[in-house]
Amino acid sequence: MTGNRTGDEAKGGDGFGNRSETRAEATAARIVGAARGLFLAKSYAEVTTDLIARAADVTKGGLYHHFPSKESLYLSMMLEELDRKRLLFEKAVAMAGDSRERLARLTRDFLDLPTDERELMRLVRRDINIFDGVERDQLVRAYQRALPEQVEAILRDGIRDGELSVADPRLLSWSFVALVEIVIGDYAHRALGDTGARLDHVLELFFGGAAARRVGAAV
Amino acid sequence: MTGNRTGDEAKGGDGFGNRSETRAEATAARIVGAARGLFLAKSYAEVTTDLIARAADVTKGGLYHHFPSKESLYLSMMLEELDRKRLLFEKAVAMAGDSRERLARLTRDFLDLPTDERELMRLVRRDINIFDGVERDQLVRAYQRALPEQVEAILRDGIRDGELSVADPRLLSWSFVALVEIVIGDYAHRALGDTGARLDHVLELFFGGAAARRVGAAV
DNA sequence: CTACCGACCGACTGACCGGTCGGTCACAGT
DNA sequence: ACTGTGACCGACCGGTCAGTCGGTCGGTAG
Repeated sequence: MTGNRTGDEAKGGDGFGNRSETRAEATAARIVGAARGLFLAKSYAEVTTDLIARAADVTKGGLYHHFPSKESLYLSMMLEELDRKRLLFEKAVAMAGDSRERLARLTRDFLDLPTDERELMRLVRRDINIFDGVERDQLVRAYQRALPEQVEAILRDGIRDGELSVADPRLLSWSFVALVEIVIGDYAHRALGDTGARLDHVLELFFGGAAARRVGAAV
Repeated sequence: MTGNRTGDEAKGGDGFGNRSETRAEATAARIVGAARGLFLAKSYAEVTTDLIARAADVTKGGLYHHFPSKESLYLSMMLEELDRKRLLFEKAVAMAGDSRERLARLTRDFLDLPTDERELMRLVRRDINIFDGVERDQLVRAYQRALPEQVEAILRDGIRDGELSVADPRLLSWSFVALVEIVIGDYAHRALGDTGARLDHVLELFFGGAAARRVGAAV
């Protein structure tokens, strides 16, 4: 009743021959968008295919016309999202400057992200357990390519150039990402303040540690 | 058929009057134990009450005789476990020594834990989203009392005594716990080696940071 | 105008799962 | 021996949900 989609954006103005699939693509994109919002708000199990379909103004039949399963819909949504993030963070890696400056740029890019995009990266960790085998690997690798491997590339340069002490760069990158995750969230916002302060906190802690600087005499 | 529990451990030898509930308690404990193992191996949704009952050699009716719901069973299991951990970590807090020594003791206690007990503490983070309201608060507070608040107490002393730079102790404690969690898991085991090496890595990173120590001239 | 095709519909199915409930049985007190 | 009690049984229920399938409709080619 409410959901008629006759005409509307179908076809439109550009009359290309090889670009005629716009209608189905638009629906698929609408479904992915609805799924994105719902998976952010509720757990995977709580988000039903009916719910997604209704939010996308399609029926369940329509949804299953575009996606073979709920899992593959989730995967499509997440892989797409993670690949966009990879592209974003690669800019910081490609930047000129020492490792601390590049890491600051990457972290700032991350902290400046809209809340929902940041939260989506946490969804991977939340939902990773519901996938098996190939699909799980896909998800893990897409996440690692998006964030930890970008951090790792910068840290590797830092170690090579003597800016960082010699250590396993992968472990360091995971550690750094973990520290950044601490600093998002309400409590850190109240305790530290705006993005700049949180960025400084993370960098200071990661590079300099938590020990008090010795001002006067040595031990 | 297979599950007859006639006689067996019922009553046993101790013929006390006020200590006669052993039978039901033993069954409840068996159920909690079975639930513990299953929740470790599978996600909350995947673990059915049937499965738990069968693993505990009871029927679903028996299970519901002891626990009013699946959630409350999970909660019983987890709160019990977390309280045991709090008791363990409180020993390190009560210990004499500077903050680094006490933190090392706490971390070593954590790393030396059997795998399943360590993983149970990660379950809290995994499953926290499936609870609401009071039960969620119970779970969160039990976890925080078990680990982060113990770390925070040590860090607070360290700041007071000038061993640590002035910062928000709660954020620092979360950061420390996050760093420790990096160091459990297969990759860290391969990259770093035994418990001692992993302990050193965490402490060194947390107290001293990742930056290379300046050996020669200052900046 | 007609035949066709793919997008989409929505009622339905089969399986599963948390929780219930009437019943059974071993045992303790008498 | 008799009876009450509570631990435990297991078939069953109500509800949910992923996935299916026969069908409709609008546009497009011929």
